Amino acid sequence: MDYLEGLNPPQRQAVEQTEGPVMIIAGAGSGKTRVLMYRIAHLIHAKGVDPFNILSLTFTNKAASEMKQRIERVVGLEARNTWMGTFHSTFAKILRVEADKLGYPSNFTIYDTDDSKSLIRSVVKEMKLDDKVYKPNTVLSRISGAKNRLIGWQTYLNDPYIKADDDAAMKPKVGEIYRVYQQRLFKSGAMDFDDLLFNTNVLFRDHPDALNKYQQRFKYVMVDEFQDTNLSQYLITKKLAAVHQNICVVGDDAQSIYAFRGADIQNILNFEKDYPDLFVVKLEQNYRSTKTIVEAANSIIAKNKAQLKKDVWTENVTGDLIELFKAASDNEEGRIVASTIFEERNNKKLNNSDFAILYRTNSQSRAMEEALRKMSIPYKIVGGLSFYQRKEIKDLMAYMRFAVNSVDEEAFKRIINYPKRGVGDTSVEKMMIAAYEHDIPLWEVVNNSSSFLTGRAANSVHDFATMIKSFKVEIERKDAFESASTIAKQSGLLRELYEDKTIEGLNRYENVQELLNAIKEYVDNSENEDKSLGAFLQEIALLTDNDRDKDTTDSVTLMTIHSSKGLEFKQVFVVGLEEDLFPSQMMMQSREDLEEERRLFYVATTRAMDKLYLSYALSRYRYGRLLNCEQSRFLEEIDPLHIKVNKKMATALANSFRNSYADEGSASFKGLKKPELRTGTAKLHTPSPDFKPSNTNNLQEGQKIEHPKFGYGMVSKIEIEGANRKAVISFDNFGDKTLLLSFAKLRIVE
DNA sequence: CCTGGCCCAGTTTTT
DNA sequence: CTGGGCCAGG
Repeated sequence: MDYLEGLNPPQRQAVEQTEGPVMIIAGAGSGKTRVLMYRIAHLIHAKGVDPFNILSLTFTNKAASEMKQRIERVVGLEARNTWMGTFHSTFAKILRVEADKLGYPSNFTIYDTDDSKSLIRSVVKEMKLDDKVYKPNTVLSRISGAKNRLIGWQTYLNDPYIKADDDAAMKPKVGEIYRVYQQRLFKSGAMDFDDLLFNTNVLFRDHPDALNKYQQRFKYVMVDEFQDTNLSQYLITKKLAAVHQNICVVGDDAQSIYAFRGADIQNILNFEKDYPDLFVVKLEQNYRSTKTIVEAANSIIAKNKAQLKKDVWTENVTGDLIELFKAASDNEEGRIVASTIFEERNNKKLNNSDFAILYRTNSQSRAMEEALRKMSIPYKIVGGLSFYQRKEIKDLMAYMRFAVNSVDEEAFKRIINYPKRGVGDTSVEKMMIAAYEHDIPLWEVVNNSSSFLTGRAANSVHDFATMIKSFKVEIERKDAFESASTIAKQSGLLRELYEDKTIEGLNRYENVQELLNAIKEYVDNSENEDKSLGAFLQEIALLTDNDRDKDTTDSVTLMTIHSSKGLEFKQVFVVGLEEDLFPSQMMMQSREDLEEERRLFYVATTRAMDKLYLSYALSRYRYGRLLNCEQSRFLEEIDPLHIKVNKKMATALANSFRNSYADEGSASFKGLKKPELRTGTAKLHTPSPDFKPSNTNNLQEGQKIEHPKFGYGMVSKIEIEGANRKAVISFDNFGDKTLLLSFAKLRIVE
């Protein structure tokens, strides 16, 4: 029981109060993770609860796996049997088991945001609606919002208020799109992110036996980051805990920053109403940051109206004042940050990993990266374009998805003609329409291509179907790694990438290899019992870039404030504190929006342990244009006692930087930019008055020709590819071009 | 059917 | 500035 000794009284209460509903309000840096971990350890050790009966829901996969490891260290191997994961991954697993109850196949695909948007795009197109009005982003967020509030398309279509809303927004057809979108998902054996939660609710509502099963199983339910749950998630937890009533939620209303994706802060503010005998603990002592930082953060959050009462305090030292930098431009801001890191690191013997640069939007990373690179400071970027969103990765995954679930429409569209096999949009459309009109699964159409297509296309699709069938056999017999390797090779995807010798091509090839490595690791990991490709796919569908192991070299961390939640660094730079950027211009429509931005600022400042820097630039490149900026209103909201403005440093540093690094960087950057003449800009040729196309059946290498647009040139090579004869011609003014001889009009000069 | 060039829109955050 | 979608030419 020695672990209880290291806890302060409220922390200890939070650990020991294991029965009944509990709400832990945990201020930033108050040791929340430790409390959660000890609470689970306490349940297992002291109370003898079977780890099987504990469900613990976290916000990210990373948080879950870290927590699992820490508990394992305290409790031992049996801790592995606790259920720990994100809402999405946990209930995806449950839905796999119960899929048939909902009419879904157990190998259903999970669509990511890109898949969803692409599907919406096709639906809008098919319904012949204006895609300028029904933008995938807007429509999806509307649908997503509905799902998070448990509004299905039937309800959506019948609700007069929603109808009025959509009419007012001049988008009356959103409900119809929702209906078709949902039907198409179902036909594709696919669920989007929100469906995982929505359908869990449906399962628990319509199948009391299933609900009962999980209620009995999860005697203790814990929810971390409770302030970020949406209604759909909240109702799931509430239902699960309805029998045993052992529900413990942990959160901080001051750190609620996900309202934009449906999180409802009311869940935490109203929790007491749902559980009148609720036991509330407040963790208010901060162990992370200096007094300066804690007090400054308090002065920020005090401006918000909607919040629970809480006094975060610390016994830590006062520490340095917060430093504010004012830069002339976004690039100068980068230089100041980089050189400050450089100096601090050397003066205080810190590691690169002690520093973090936080920004509001991903696009701000560029200026920072450039400055860090020039000073040779290693850095890593968290988030941004995810590994799993890269085209080559999505392509290979689409092959695997389609082999596992052959009605997956989005996967099909991705791979049917990649690598090129002569099946164009027209043929794809024909097949989709056939599937729709005959009301048969897409796979059946693909499998009987000759009934729906003619000639070459029919043959290609037939070969494609044969290939997919062989993959299916492979998947049945072999593990995920072997199947994936076969698929990568046989699909031609690997070869396609291998033949591309450009730097990007090489990169893509390596990325695919990296994915294969990840699959190998998955197969070799003894914790994964099911080693099939299907099992791997469901695992990976809910991973984000932040969950991947990055290389562990000592480096500065760059990320958005959103992804920094839950982390801490000795020194933190919050950059881009400008009106319209932070707070974002999109978030100044209402008081609620602005308060969320302020909470975001609160989260950013409370990541710092020892020292906090804030900065803004007076001008910044956005949409390729230079914009003037003014400082953020948030800067005036911090108690001025805790801030010092650092003006001198800005110019001095910038100057010394310019001198020592000369123009080496920018010059080479300019040098890289294309000086060579682009064909599009060269002046088109005017054909000679007697221009008449010659018969090119006997065209030979070395002959001179005239082209009506590109002018004079010489045949440097003749290629024959199937029925097509092509000529590579070196034009005097347009360089080398490959022309299809059956199309090109050429006059033979000599 | 396929390629390249042009034009447009987008940058708010993520499971 | 960049990526993606669309169109025309090959």
